[in-house]
Amino acid sequence: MAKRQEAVQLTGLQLEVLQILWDHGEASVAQVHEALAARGRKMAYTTAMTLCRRLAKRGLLTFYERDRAYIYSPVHKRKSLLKRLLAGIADRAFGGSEAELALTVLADAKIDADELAELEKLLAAKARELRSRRKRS
Amino acid sequence: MAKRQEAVQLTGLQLEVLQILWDHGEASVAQVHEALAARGRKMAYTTAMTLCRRLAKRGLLTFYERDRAYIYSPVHKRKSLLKRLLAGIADRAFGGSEAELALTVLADAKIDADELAELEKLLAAKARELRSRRKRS
DNA sequence: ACAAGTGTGTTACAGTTGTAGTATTACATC
DNA sequence: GATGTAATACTACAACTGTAACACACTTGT
Repeated sequence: MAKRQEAVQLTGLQLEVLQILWDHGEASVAQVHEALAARGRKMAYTTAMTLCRRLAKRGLLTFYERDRAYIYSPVHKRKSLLKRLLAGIADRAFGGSEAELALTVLADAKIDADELAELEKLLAAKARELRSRRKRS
Repeated sequence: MAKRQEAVQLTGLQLEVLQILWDHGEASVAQVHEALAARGRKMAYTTAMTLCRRLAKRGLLTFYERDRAYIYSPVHKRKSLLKRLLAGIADRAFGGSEAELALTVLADAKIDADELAELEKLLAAKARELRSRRKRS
């Protein structure tokens, strides 16, 4: 079950562009450019354009034309793509264990109460799942 | 505290080479080459050599000579480098929240009982930390 | 001492990435 | 209709990555 989808490989900058588009739903190059600048990534407008175009070529973004400008949006859902990205790292550096990865990233991390609650909820669900799986076998 | 170290950026292949070296502690190019092959990464011996040399040039590996062969080893500890790598991803795609990253990677992940226990232990520690922090402020 | 084997140094090359200049096109406005 | 303006298309280029061939050096068996 859940055959591992093939891994994505993204550079930091590509990830940021995607993140911006997930945030906005869709965005013109101008908006992407501006959002990148807001994050401290200053670059020429044409650079932002190139980034979007290449990501589209890779199949990670789609676009349509509106008012003489291209509007880009992500092809994949945020969760699912990031999951694939992280699963790839888990495979390569954590013997395939996503839990090990999580342990590493959480160690020394500052976590607020909400996040903690979410994590606890998730673990509780995993625990239930484990118990029922054990019982059944 | 814990000033964010600057992010590392690694490709999948580079990560695999590092993983092999963390596993072995240190290894000759021949061993790296062999281990990569065992993982399904077939390539020429010289390719493995180039990979090691470049990682060394980037400061991620060191080496010394022994018996006419170079022995490489990682400069950084596994946990610490991977933490940096993941923190970089958290910054770019999870608004800096490592907990969000963990939630994403754990969703739909298969977790065994040991891992679950470890995670629970970690969360319990985080919870204690949170409570004492709250009390103090 | 020479040939085979093992390992390294050097060099190469195509693809991707980050970066951006220049040319062109379409629109609004005067 | 000329012109500024906004956006895209095209082109470029250096650095890095994945990949590897080729040549050279040292060890070892015969």
